[in-house]
Amino acid sequence: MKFTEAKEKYIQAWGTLGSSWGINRTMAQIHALLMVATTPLSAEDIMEELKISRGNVNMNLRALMDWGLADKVLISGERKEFFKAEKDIMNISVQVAKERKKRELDPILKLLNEISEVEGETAEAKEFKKVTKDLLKFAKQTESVLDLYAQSNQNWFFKILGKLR
Amino acid sequence: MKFTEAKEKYIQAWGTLGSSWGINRTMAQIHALLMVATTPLSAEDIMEELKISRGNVNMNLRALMDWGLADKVLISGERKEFFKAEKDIMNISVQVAKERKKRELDPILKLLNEISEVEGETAEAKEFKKVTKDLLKFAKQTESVLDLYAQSNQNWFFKILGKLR
DNA sequence: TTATACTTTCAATATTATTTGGAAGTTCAA
DNA sequence: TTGAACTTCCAAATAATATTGAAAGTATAA
Repeated sequence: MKFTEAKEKYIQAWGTLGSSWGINRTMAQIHALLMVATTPLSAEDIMEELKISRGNVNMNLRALMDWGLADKVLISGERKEFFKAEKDIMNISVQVAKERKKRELDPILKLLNEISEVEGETAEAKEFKKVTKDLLKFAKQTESVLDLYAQSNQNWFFKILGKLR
Repeated sequence: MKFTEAKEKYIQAWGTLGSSWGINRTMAQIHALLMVATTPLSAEDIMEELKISRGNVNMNLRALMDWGLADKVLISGERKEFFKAEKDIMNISVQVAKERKKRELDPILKLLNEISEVEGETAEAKEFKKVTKDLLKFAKQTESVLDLYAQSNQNWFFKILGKLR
């Protein structure tokens, strides 16, 4: 396969994957682009390569920085800002896990804590309590796993799982 | 908190969570509803409870069955079809993991295999190969973990991780 | 301080995803 | 075979989300 074709496909694929992972398509594409770049890119570079507007690039770069997946780089002698991506896939996955925990798991835990103590002793209310308590337990376990994962800075996680097989 | 209020909040929350997990909002809400129901529900029941159209209920019930998260139940003497949800959260998470692996990870693995063998020896092409090979390695590790998880029918996974802490 | 080179914001617009509701299809008891 | 009681399909409508582009903002060199 030709390089340009491969690169194109890779960026498309990463965009699609991103959108099913809570990261919007363009954001994921910009990240993909920065991942394979040999040097930091400017907003201009990204606009050209992905054929998107300046505003869009700016918004998504900020989102990437927010998620801890990209950084500004200042190049001396250049007025422009440049950007580079975190390239270590383990770090990326830890960052994404952290963000998603904060955005999704934490609010759910809070809610489940509240509602699993619902009033009432009808069959319906009892079933409700049972289900929400199960969910709460699972959510807490998930939280522990994610905390563990976030703390590890090696590929510790996979190494151990590998040995268990 | 009152039961009806708690139930409402729970269904809303599950819907929101679902949509960031590749499950559309209504599909997740129907699942949430079935989870806390004491008996199987008909399409009609779901329409009323969630205030959505028949077509929508039908489509999403089929999707839930497709994902292995709900089942038809035939009640003797009743013409209508009834539905119940898988209620065991471990089984649910395994099912979701399986489906997402199939829909997302498998295509990515296929693509990465192809493109990490891209032609060319320029700095750019080399960086590209390096990045895509890293991604491929990570994707394969993820696949192993998911396979392991899917095979286990106990909460095996969490037990072991618990001990490692 | 001013002109310039850049970045950021945001209302308007375009795109994508979801939902509706009616029409067509299916099943079954009589 | 009919028709009642359902289920399924799908084109059109609606809602949610992402993108654009122009205007406003900011920093820098001279």
